[in-house]
Amino acid sequence: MRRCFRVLVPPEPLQHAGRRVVVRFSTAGFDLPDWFRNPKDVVPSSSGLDAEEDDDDFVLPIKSDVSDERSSDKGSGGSSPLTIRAGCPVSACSHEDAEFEADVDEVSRILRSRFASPEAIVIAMDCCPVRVSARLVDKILCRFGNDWVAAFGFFMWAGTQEGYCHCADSYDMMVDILGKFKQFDLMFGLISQMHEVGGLVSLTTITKVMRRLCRASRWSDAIDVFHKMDRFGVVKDTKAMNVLLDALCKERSVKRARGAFRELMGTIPPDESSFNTLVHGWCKAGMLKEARETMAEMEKNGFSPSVITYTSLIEAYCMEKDFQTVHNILDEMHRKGCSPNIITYTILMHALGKAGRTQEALNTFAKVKQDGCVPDASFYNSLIYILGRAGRLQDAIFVVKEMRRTGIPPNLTTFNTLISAACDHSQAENALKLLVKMEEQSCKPDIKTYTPLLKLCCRRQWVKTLLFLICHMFRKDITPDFSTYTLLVSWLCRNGRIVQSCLFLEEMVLKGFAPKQETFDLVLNKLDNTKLHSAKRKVELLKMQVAPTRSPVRSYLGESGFV
DNA sequence: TGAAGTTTAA
Repeated sequence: MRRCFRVLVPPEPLQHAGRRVVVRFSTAGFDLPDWFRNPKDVVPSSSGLDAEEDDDDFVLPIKSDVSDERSSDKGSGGSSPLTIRAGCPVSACSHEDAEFEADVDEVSRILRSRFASPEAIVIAMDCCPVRVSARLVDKILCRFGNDWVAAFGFFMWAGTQEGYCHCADSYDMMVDILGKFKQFDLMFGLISQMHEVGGLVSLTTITKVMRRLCRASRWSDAIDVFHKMDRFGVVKDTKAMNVLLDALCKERSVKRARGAFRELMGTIPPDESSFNTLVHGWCKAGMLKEARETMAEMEKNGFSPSVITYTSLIEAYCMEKDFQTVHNILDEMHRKGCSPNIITYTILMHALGKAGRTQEALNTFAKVKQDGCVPDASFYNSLIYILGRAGRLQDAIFVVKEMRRTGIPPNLTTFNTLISAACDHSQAENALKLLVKMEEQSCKPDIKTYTPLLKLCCRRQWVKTLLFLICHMFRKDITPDFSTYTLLVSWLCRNGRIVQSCLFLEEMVLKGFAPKQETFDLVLNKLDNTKLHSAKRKVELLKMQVAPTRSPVRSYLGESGFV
């Protein structure tokens, strides 16, 4: 592990064989290097550890002239070749924008170095000559949202800068990042601060807190926060109660949601959403008897089940592949004058497709038209997914054209679905072309765009392409999240790239993620068969470092006024 | 990022 953590640091300037490389990662388009088009020619596919040494360094190849070049796409589904344009127009940038981008880069450069604590960052940031603004804070928090130490260190430093005060939105973002990493003591401290500086705590803040606590399986703490939120000037009304119920239901605790609901409904009047939230919770948990009971209770309280209620029920039967009951419910809906909508049909079509009943799924399309429903982007995306899964990529492309024809432009999910389908069918080049096409159409990628590509690179052992993609992601403010790291570590490990696997594992821990024990064990088992003794010791140390510790939230609740 | 639906993970 001599070259730790190089992988996520885009080298600037990019050097290759003594020449400055012209390839740049821009926000509006990028050059596709030669080896990117045909990675297997560049990266040896041998799985021996010796071969890894060559790939350990991230060096971009010399820029090749790919502009206007048309490529032949062997084995593709036949989509038309794409023209790749070099560079992007920069004339639109104002002087102020350029200054802002420079400030973002400067802060990012500092934050990318490893720091042991947020306090160390505050010290390192001292005299950093950037102009702090809400826009800058927003951008940095977004970019470092998966690195709470960096984000919080910067946030604390920014808060001390003259002429600047954090706004409620920035506080809320920071609260959410701390909650995501289970830094609940710091999170509650921040909330106290928000309250003291001028009543900045809102239902938005409390929502983030309750959702993060529930996600960390601290359901009763979330309920506690709800009970005490009025101390921060946030009203405990129906809307707030519904957020609590939803957070509990979505995070595997529908029974606690029912308990909280029964306790609260005496003082807070429930509405239709309250009941629908619970019905959905039961349905997702596969507890159909309880779902029906809640529906009955709903009617007793004067609310008739709506299309939302029935759709939840239909989804539950779809999960059980009980399509006969689904059709009975659809009939019942029609009888009661509660027509299914496009969401209902999307659920049904998707379930049929996933169950391998492709033709029946496609027949749903006819039913939709017959019913006078108007397909929307999600419906089309689901259709594209089903076709992609069935290997009918040409048909999927046809659906995209159909979307455009009906005035619905393909969105992020459309592209993600297409990229994923292309990767699944080993059409790497088509997948990469789609990535370029997205940028051309100003469709901002997200982590899900890259996941199938990263997975394909791991499977094929295209380490350089993998690292290129990770740098590309970074420039777009997308950093690997917990699951992406887990994927990278395990896939690289399984595919004979143990050194890179260890690098990502270490990087993951340093970013504050706690890898699962299975992930450690997978890597350690693999290391047993190698001579990488120091790497093994390091991984064992990391494993001990993240051994589960659970600190009591209640004391934090007390300190921050939540008691 | 959520009162119902669409993308990844063995």
